Amino acid sequence: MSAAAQPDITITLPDGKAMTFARGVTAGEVAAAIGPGLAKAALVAEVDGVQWDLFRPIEHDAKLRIITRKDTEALELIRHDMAHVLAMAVQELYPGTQVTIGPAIEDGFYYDFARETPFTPDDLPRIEARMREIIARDLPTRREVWPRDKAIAHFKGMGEAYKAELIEGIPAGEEVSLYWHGDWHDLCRGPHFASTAKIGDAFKLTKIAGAYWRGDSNNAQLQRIYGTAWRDKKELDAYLLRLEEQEKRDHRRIGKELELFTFSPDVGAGLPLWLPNGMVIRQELEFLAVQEERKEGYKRVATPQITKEALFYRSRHLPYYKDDMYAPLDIDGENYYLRPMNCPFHHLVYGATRHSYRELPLRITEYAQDYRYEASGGLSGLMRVRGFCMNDAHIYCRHDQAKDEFVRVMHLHARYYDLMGIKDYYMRFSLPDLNKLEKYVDQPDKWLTAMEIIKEAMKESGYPYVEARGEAAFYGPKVDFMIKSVIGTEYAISTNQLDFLATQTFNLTYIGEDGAEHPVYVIHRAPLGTHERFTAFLTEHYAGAFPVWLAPVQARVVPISEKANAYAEEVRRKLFEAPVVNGTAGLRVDVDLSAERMQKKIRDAQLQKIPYMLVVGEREAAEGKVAVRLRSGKDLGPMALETFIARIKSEAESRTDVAERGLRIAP
RNA sequence: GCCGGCUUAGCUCAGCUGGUAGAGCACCUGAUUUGUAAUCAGGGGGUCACAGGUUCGAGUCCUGUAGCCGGCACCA
Repeated sequence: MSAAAQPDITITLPDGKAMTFARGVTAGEVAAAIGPGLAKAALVAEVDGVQWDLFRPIEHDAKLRIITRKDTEALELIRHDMAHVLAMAVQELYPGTQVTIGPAIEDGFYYDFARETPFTPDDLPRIEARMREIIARDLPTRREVWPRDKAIAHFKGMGEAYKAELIEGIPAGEEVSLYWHGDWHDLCRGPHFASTAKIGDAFKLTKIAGAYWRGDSNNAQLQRIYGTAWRDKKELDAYLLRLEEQEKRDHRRIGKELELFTFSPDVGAGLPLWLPNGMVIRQELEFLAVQEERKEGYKRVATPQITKEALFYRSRHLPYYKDDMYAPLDIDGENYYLRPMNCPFHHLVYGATRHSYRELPLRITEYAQDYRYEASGGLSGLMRVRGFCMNDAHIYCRHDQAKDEFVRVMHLHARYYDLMGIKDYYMRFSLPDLNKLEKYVDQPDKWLTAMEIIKEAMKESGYPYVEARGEAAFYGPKVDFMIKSVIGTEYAISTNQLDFLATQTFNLTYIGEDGAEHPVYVIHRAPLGTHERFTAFLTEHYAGAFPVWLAPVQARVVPISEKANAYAEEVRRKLFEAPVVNGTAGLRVDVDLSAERMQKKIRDAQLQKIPYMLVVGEREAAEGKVAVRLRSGKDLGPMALETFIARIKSEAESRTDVAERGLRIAP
């Protein structure tokens, strides 16, 4: 059948303009008809909202949009194409390597390979060079649709067991598309650029890693290669620079530089030692919580960090949580466990006395030290540890109070987050995984009620959230606040759970108006999460330049010469003795009496990100003043010592964050 | 826990294909007494993570253990 015999179709462009083409026209031909510039810039098309290869025929009337490098979708498309080029390069260089999947991800792409010998970092430059060569070959892309069974047989015949398995997962009857780049081909949904040269070469392979097939640790481990790819070299360089800058915020690096915390192999992996500077931050956070929780009517308790196993059997942590607990200690023939959680202890506190409906909600709080036997590979600085202290509390309330209490908890979070300027997070509403019900307590009606209460609370509080299947605790749904570390790992920084199980296992009841016993609801909440993770996050959030109320050293007195040492010490003492209403102690101030020149002293203070430097020489000594310098380098000039004390006191007490951060690195 | 890499002075790092350890900063001492990001000079400091092995000889090669780093899995 000749093209002339085909009925025409109408292609409508985004600006509403309609053009007529022969049926089977390709998007590339349409772009060419619009103009040579567009034809050249075109990467792929969007046909009726579906991404479409430029070389793929269009069979009916359609709305068409040409996607070029400038469009937002371009990056993802480039990265997806790049994954193919990576797979092709690897198969050329390492015959016998099987391909599996290779998606575009944030900032880049990866491809998972099945290969006996793992890749090493030395392989990356070689693979990268081959990728550049493949791109330069400018191989044309071809798309074919195959019957499912033919594709399965084909990939099996090639020894590509994983690809065959992937196709087997495609519903029967659905079409299977294959893409060729020159002689190399892969199963793929597409779309792809018309030829490899269109991808560009603004990319870099970044890391290799093991990754489980289908994300399941029961499956074989594949070899993953990560890369980053951008529109052009400039974007790539900007990204690499951004990574470098991020690394400077890494809490592990700053923690060392500012002497916040340390670890010792003699103590054990994941068991942090808080140094005096880090402890200041932790104490101030605790003090903040003390004050806020007091306003909210919480009651403080203290409970042991170790217990007989009976308690955890009762709470059902054994066996649900056993793998995450340290092995038991044999004490006089009985098993004792270090506690991984505090809930059972608080339940016993609640259960120790009878409760009337009038006294609910009862809010029990504790700074609780816990130990969890976290997988060794997951440990990371203070972000993920095995021994930590939680800002934990449990709210025992009536069913009709649960929603309101949950809302209050959300508002408490908001106060903390506002205070610390934390904006880059999202809330995750975690629900059970319906395919792994064995992970959860089997009480469907209770689950439904609990989820309904949280949903209503979230709706009422107005905070947006995303739902996540499979993240719930075994005893109930939860709402976590998710943040990212500077290296891009996502963590829950705060957590809130609704527990319907505890009331049964611990027989937690209250006496109602009717004189009968009724079950309570339990809300677990840890708005500051663990102090370890929260401090790690704040360190990265502030890049070590903590606001005055959190800064380990709030001001350093810098005498210009030995002649001013006596006055400098007097200034330090006056600051030290100034009463501070809203902090754990007085002002935290020190003096640099070293024999260095003042330039050096300023540099040292600057590198330690101390908010205020108080330069004092003979002039200041004579006038009772201090010359105030901010860590940003800004010089406020001399002011009366009393004026400065008033300023820093008010800043510390109000917990405002006004001191300039001064992130400038030494020239 | 799994895959890969790494571990040299308090910190950051050199140390070629094996021939018995270096720098800068920090620290100590002395000199200097300084006005907003590094004064000069001298000195002390390392069983090269630990345990085995190969070798005439190991920081360099091999094995194991621990810790760390990058991912995966798991999770506050």
